[in-house]
Parts: sequence; structure tokens; C-alpha cells
Amino acid sequence: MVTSKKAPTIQDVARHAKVSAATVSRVLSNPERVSEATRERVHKAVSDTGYTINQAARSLRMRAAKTILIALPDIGNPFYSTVLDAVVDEAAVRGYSLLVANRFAGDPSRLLSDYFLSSRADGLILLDGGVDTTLLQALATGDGHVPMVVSFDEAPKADVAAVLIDNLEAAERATEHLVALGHTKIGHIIGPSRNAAPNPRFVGFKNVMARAKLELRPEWLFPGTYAMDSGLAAAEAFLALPERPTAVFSANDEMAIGFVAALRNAGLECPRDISVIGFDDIAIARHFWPPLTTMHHPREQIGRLATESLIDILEGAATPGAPRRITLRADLVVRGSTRSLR
Amino acid sequence: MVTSKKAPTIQDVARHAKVSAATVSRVLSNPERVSEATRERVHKAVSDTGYTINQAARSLRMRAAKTILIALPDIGNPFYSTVLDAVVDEAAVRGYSLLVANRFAGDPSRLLSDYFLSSRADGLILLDGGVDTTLLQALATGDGHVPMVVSFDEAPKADVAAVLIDNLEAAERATEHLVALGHTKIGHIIGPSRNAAPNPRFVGFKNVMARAKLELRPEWLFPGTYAMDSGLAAAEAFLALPERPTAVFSANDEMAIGFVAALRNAGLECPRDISVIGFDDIAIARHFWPPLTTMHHPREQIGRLATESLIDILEGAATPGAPRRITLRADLVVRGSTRSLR
DNA sequence: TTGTAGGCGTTATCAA
DNA sequence: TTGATAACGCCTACAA
Repeated sequence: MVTSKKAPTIQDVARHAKVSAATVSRVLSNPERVSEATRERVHKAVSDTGYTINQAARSLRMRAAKTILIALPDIGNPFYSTVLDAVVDEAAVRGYSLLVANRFAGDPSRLLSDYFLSSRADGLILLDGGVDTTLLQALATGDGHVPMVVSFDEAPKADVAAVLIDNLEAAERATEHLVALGHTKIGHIIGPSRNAAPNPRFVGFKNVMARAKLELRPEWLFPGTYAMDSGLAAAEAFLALPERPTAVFSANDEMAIGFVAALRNAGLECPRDISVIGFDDIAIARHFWPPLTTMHHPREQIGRLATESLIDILEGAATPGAPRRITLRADLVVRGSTRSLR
Repeated sequence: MVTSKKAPTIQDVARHAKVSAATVSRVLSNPERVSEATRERVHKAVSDTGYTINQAARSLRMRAAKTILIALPDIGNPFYSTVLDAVVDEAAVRGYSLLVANRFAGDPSRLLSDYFLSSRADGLILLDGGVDTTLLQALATGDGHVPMVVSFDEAPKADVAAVLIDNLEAAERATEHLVALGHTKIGHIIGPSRNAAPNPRFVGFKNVMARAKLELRPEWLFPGTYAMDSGLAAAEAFLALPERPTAVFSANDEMAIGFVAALRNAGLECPRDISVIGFDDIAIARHFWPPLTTMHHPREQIGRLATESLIDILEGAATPGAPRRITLRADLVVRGSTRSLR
């Protein structure tokens, strides 16, 4: 059963069951159009021969591959691999195979559309925010457009189905946590901005600071890249400060971790000397010392919902006109890196 | 160029270049069999029409999908996603697409061979050690056998191409590091054993202890599962000990981290009160506090080599009779969690 | 050097 | 309810 000299075809099954290939095909895709008796004979023949449908032939005929493509900026990054994990599982549940593309940023248009023109994949889950907006628009809504669902840090301009979190609102809640703890001197490690738009997490931070009537000191704003190194750099700038904030909101966990680690080397303890809140809740966050307070980014859920949405689109279950946009909530996870000042 | 109403076929290109479809096909696969002049005309026609080869049709005809399948136990685990990252890249370089399967342990035989019988993939990279040995043997060498390369913790019994590290030898070097630091009272957090065979890292540990004539105390051996929790459990057992070791070799980093964290909660500092060495060098290891001394597992290299080997097999560049077995070296990375006793 | 023709394994259309 | 037949788009003898 495991293997046989040569993969049996639908013809072999047909012979075995003494019916035509057409009937076998029908049993497999529209069982209700076949009589009970022959249906059973065919099923038996299928398992007797160990028949498995040839996907290549099926794809050719159906112009559909039952396969979806996921494009990621960096699989090695645990953030993305967590999403990928959920996507693979959900796709499998729905009977789809999953093709993976990594770091295609170089010449995205050609590479990506190739997958569809060559009918290797039916739809796309795009997690790579580095795609040019107009290009994205063309890919998504152009002539031979690609069914797709995107999930970026920031809501894409293009008219595309998307699964997102509300970064601005979540950043507000992160900042509010610090305010609620009694902190008034609060700094921020700023995430990079895309397309010249200010980072939404930074905007959320500023909103709350204004609302709480707290001073927004320029020297308490540390520019970052999301990489851990910028946390270290922020720590250096922090240590050189004549007057220091008592709390810092970092636009992501990596930078927060770098920041805390560098401070510790300089003799400053978190949360004793400084409270730090991160963003994303990466795997390290809970095992770090101190365990990092952060906003939980629902990565698994994003992967699952993106896959569901895409397959709904592919199978016509989704309204074609209005691309669905799902917004998820990032929850505050209080751990050990923030403390009350009261 | 990005898209067109309907994907152009080889016929469209042929018409455009005023040649036959056969000639276009030849230009694409055996350019040398076509005259310079027509070759150019065809190339122009290809780019004019925006033609992309239809992989489904090609696969059907060629009985090859130019696609490889990777089967992983858990994509979400950074260990595997790092390998995956390298595999995706290397496959792309060689012109192969990559299909991903996750957690298929339930009914491996059917699911996996399906991919090949249905000609969706040409070969397999197997990272899931949970496969039954005889099943593996059948899959690898049976009648309609699947070209494959495996990479597990332990060398598979089956007659299969493999890319591995020598766990036993690396564990010896890890233990020797502790001995060289002057430790004589050394414990071990044992990794799980597969197929009733003792964990090779445990064997390596015992070898060195015997060689150094150090006492192997049963109560200093903590059973583990590779999950962080067993590190916590080991810490509890450790704390209850009347006499404690001064150093511990943990069979992997997760357990080492759990161990150190739990000890810290109980007031024991690493490396002041205890030296700990892990294994694998996962991403957290360097950012943990203290930065973890460990054996670096060459995951990227494994992914790259496994992919190369598989494609060599697929393209007939590898000797079919004798499956190649590549053994890589895990390097010692000394960081902050181990200290000298002298 | 180039073209013609047949078939890879499926599914959909049309009759029976 | 079932069967014959014609594509789907490509590659490769075989002919010219």
C-alpha cells in the first residue's frame, strides 16, 4: 500500500472497478451523481490499487492547484515562523498545500506573479511589508489579478483583504499601562516608519502622553530599527541623560530586551530603576529576566484567519467586491518588567 | 507585464514569433538546438507576451514537479524554522519550489507518500524524527521509493542519505569544557531517548565522566523531555539535594534556561553558584541572562547541505547506490553561564 | 534546423 | 446513471 512500481492512474482504477474513468472521477468529486452500488465498487478499487489523484493533471485541467503561496520577509524570525505554523495547519485542514517564498523583496513583481501565471499557486498570503504600494495594488486588483490576503504592521493603502492588528490603539493601551502605574516621566524607543508615515505605535504613544498632559521630551525619544542593537543604542543615550525617565515603552520586544540588558550591564536594574514595556510578546519575552511586560501580538490567530479568508476568497465564499479587513486586538500582558510608582 | 487577462501559452508565443510551439519549447530547454536568429525572435516573443511556463502542464508531461517537500515536527520551534529558512533559500537558488508539511506524525506513511504519488513533489527533506524506522526504510528504498534526505538528532537506522551532527562527540566536548574548568561534581539533564536507545548526548556525557574518573551520581542525573518545563523540574530536584553538583550539562538549551531561571527564583545565581552548559545554541541563548554557554548546532548549514544533497540526488548527480551521509561538527560557544573553579 | 503529432492524467460536455 | 470524447499546456520522438 505504501508504494507501487508506478503510480496507478484513474484508468487503472476504472478497469479494476469495470467502469469508465469518467465515473471514477465523478465518485471522487461528485459522489451524489453516482449510484450507491458503483460508488462502492469504485471505492474498493481505489483502495485496492492504492490510487492517489495526480495533482499535476488535475491542476492542468482545473486551472487550480489547491495550493497557496506564502511570502515572508524572513522565515528565521520567530515572529513569522509562528504565523507560518498556523498557516500550514489551517491550510492542511482545508485541503490545501503550502508553498513558501522567502525574501523575494529584490524583484517582487516578477517572482510573485510568476507563481500564479505558471499556475503553481491559487492565492497569496503576503506578510512582507516591503512591497511597493502601487505594485501591490496592481497585483491585487490588476487584470489577471492574484487572490490575496495581506498582513503587515501597517494597514496597506491598496484595496486588499487584510488581517491586521490596530497598532495605534494597542500602543495607546501600552502607554496607558505605564501612566496607570503612576509614571509621569516616560520615554519611547521609536520603531522605524514606512513610506514616510510615522510609526503608528509612536503615534499611539504621543496620543496618550498628550491626553495625560505629560511632557514629551525630545531627548527621551530614542530612534530604533526594531533590531536589538537599537535597544543597546537607546540605553547608551539613556545613560548619558541628565534627567532620566522612570519608564520606557519600546516599540517592540527585541529593542526592549537589548535596552534592559545594556542597562543591567551599567548597573541599572529593571524594574527597580526603570520600568520597561515592549510590544509583540515574542517567545523570549516570558523567559527573559525580568519577564517582559508587553502587548501580545496574536500571531497564530493572524495566520489562521488570513488562511481562512484567502480560501474563502478562492472558493467564492467571500464577497468579491469588498475585500474584508479583519482587525485583531493585541492584549496587554503584565509581567515583571514594569512596576508601580505609587 | 505584471499581468494579462489570461496567461499566454506556448502557442501564443509561437504565433508571435512565427515558429512552432516545439521550437519555443526547445529555445526554453535546449537553446543550443535552435539557430541564433530564431532563438532571438523567440526570446523577444516571450518577453513581449509575458509568457511564463505552466508548471502544471510541465509537471504532468515531465513527471517531475521541480518542487521539494520538507516535513517538520514543529515549524513554530525556532530550531526548525532556522533550518527551513536555509532550505527555502537554497531550493530557490537551484530553481526548486518548496512545499511544507507540519506535524504529520499521526499517519506519516499515507500523507507523505501521497505527495509523491500525486506528483506534487519530487523529493523529501525529513526533519521529523518521529517516523517509524521500518516505515522510513520502506519509504526510502521500497518499490516506488521517494528520493529523500533526513536530518535527525540520531542517525537513522535506515539506508538513507542524511545530514547530521555527531551528538555523542559534541556532548563529550561539552562535558570536557566543564571538566577543564575544574569542575568535578557534574550533573546532567538527560534528553529523551528514541527507540529505546540511550540519548547520545547522555552517552557522551558518561564517556567523559568515566574518562576523567569522576563520580556519576544517580541523583545528579535529571530526566528531561527537551521542553523547558523539565528544566524547571530538574531545578526542583536539584534544590532538594543534600549535596549539589557545581556544574550541569543540559542536553539542550531550553531545559538549561528553565533550570537557570528556576534556580534564580530560589536565590541561586548562575554562574556564581552553578555553571550550566546547554546544547543547540538557540537564538535565546545569547540574549539570556547570563548568556548561555552552549554547543552551536549548525542549523543553517544543515538546511543548506540537506537541500543540496537532495537536489543532487534528484538530478542524478549523486551516486544512487551509496546514500551519502554528511556529519557536521557542533562548536563550543563559551559565554557567561560557565565559570572556572580554579 | 524546424514542424507535426501524440500523449502525460484529469475533468467537463454531450449523448446514450 | 453511465460512457465516449475532447481539451488543459507542455515536451519529445519522428519526419521533413
